Amino acid sequence: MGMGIRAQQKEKTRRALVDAAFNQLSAERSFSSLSLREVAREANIAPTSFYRHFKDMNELGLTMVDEGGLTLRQMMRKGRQRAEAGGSVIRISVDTFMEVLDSNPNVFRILLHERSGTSAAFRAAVEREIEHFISELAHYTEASANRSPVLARAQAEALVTLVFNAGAAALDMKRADRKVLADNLVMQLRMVATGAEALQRKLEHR
Amino acid sequence: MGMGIRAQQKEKTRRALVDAAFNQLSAERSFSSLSLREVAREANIAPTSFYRHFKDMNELGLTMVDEGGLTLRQMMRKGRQRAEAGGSVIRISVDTFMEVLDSNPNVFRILLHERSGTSAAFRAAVEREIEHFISELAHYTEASANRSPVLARAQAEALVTLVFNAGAAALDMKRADRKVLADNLVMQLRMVATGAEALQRKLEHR
DNA sequence: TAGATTAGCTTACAGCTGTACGCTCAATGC
DNA sequence: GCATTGAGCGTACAGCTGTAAGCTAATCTA
Repeated sequence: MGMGIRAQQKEKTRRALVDAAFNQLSAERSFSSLSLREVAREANIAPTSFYRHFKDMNELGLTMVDEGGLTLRQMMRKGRQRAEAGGSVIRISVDTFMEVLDSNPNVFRILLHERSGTSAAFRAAVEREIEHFISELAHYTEASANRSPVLARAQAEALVTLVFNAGAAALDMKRADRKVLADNLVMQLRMVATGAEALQRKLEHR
Repeated sequence: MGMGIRAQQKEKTRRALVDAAFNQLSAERSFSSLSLREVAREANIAPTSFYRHFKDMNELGLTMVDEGGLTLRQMMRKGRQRAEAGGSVIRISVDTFMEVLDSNPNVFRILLHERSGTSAAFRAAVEREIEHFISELAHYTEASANRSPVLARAQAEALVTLVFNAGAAALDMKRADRKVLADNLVMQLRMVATGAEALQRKLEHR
């Protein structure tokens, strides 16, 4: 078994296309501003050969969103393992998040930008990825802090919203400014956690 | 006083351009995807006449962001007046916000999209508009709830983040779904407010 | 080994883009 | 009244775009 020479070469070229697209992303360049020809050029491929791998740019983009979401979840899972060894869950999660942001900025860019983007399919794909985070987090809070489902869900949404918003801001920052931002984010997350707990108590005591 | 005929005509055409651009915005169409020629066409103007009013599309876009921010602030100020007549500040603010969203969706679209957009000038302009909200809100909380400046600021940022995030989600929703979203948002905002208060007390009691 | 498959190439084309240039002619200032 | 100004227009062009068509040559299949 194992892929034949042909399939291997094809996979390699496909990767070159995906990587080329990721590499062209920057603060000044969004996915939707990339042209098929630009990506093909960067991947050292004739424009028309692009079609051997993707139906159009849209299909490439969705592939990238899926891949990006996967990367993100893998990294955060590692962070959670680190948190289990002790320490503030919030702090460690934020630190992990910032590290991911630092090492994979372009994975982030496509998620952040296409979330408010112009294609319904893209928005849905990004929302699906974010939903993973929210429901994982909600489930965790519901179990560990004995939160009501509705409250746990609202809390998780708020936390993820604040984290992603901070992530967007951090993308264009120098390391020093990021530290301030991270501290501020931790403070906001604690607000939400504390507030959710207070609301929970109020619900129970009547 | 009183513009001459010439200046009046010019202003009218300029408005036609701005309005044409706003009208072309939709869930499927972002400002950066508009071409100069498209806007000129929609405004019933020759493409080259565009330059009599704006240096380029960028300048048009910045004008739109400024105008949008102004509209937004005016509407929210009216909401605040309504809140002074009594009732939950949070609830009334959220309702006002949803009304604005309903009547000026495209003002919102450009702010939301260009916030994570590809042009630094745009991002800065949007951030400036959002900063208005944050600092107004922080000032208000600092005074009325006797919050420490740092805490008040973090709280205000969190509130605005949650509201804008909900706004983005609400844009593509039907009225019924928006209601659910609004209720959920109110809950999250209360979490933040309650949590901020708890943190404040902790600071004072030691 | 002979024939079928297919990744990648070259060439080609129509459609769109931004914008340079120069004209017209109504409003303006003197 | 006459010269100046300037908003809007038409024409033109080079550069980009997505993609259709058909070829080549390496790999796969039987």
